[in-house]
Amino acid sequence: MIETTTYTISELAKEFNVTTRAIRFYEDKGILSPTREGQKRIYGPRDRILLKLTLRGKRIGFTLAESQKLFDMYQHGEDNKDQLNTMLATLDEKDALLAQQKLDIEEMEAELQAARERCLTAIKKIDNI
Amino acid sequence: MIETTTYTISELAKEFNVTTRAIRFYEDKGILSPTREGQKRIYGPRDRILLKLTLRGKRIGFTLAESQKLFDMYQHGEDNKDQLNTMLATLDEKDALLAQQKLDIEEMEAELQAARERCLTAIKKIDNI
DNA sequence: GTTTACCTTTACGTTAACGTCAACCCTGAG
DNA sequence: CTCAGGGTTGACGTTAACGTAAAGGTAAAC
Repeated sequence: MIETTTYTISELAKEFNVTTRAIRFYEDKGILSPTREGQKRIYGPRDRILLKLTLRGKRIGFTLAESQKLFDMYQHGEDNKDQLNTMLATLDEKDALLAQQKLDIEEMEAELQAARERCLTAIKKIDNI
Repeated sequence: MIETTTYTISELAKEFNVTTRAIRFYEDKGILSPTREGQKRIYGPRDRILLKLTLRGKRIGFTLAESQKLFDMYQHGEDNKDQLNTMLATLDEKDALLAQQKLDIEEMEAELQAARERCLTAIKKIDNI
């Protein structure tokens, strides 16, 4: 007998701090595919992970379509060599973007730090007058 | 006599690989403020830097409004302590986001790597058949 | 003088990712 | 029974960041 954890839509919404509307929207886009119990949506562990990955992707600038494409390739590509190669290319592309983003973040951090110091200096100056 | 480098809109567009439309749009949003020569826009070094920062910001998910706000505070806040403190708070907030993004990127990289390996294994399997 | 190559403004169109009703069903508590 | 607290399906609204004509000005090149 296989017991598997399930979640309601509002449980997932609370856990990941998104609205139920967003979750339904992701289903619409083909990212999630909950089963039904009556007409209520029931989410399994797989949906939970996909949601998590999707949100993580979003935070680093992936569009929903991009995430969905990745998931899709990951699932249905095991037997098609062209698909697999396309996926490899996509992965490399994403990797390159991430590398660029890391650079951008580091430079941005440096600038924020510089801005912070200018701020502090200016405040000190004001306090001393 | 002060000679200062200037750029036309298409020079900047080419250098940063954006459209002239985008550059004009940024002006509309108050990010850039080129001078005019006749009715043509002339951009100085300051505009060039602001554009660069804006695009970098974009790549890591800043909205134009956010970038603009930062630039604005950076320029006109030197004498207002409240402004400076607001800016410090904003900087901290942005820093926290960047930290989260770094984590996200690293986890995403790990997953891309795993996906890549699964891909390669699958391709090998196909080739061996 | 007329192409060519830029530049300009004005303004409507587009896409992504939901927000925000409205109108409805179900279910357990009181 | 009714009512609060879930859930559901439309379907229209919204914001950001430009894209995409349309319609025209200017200046050097041929």
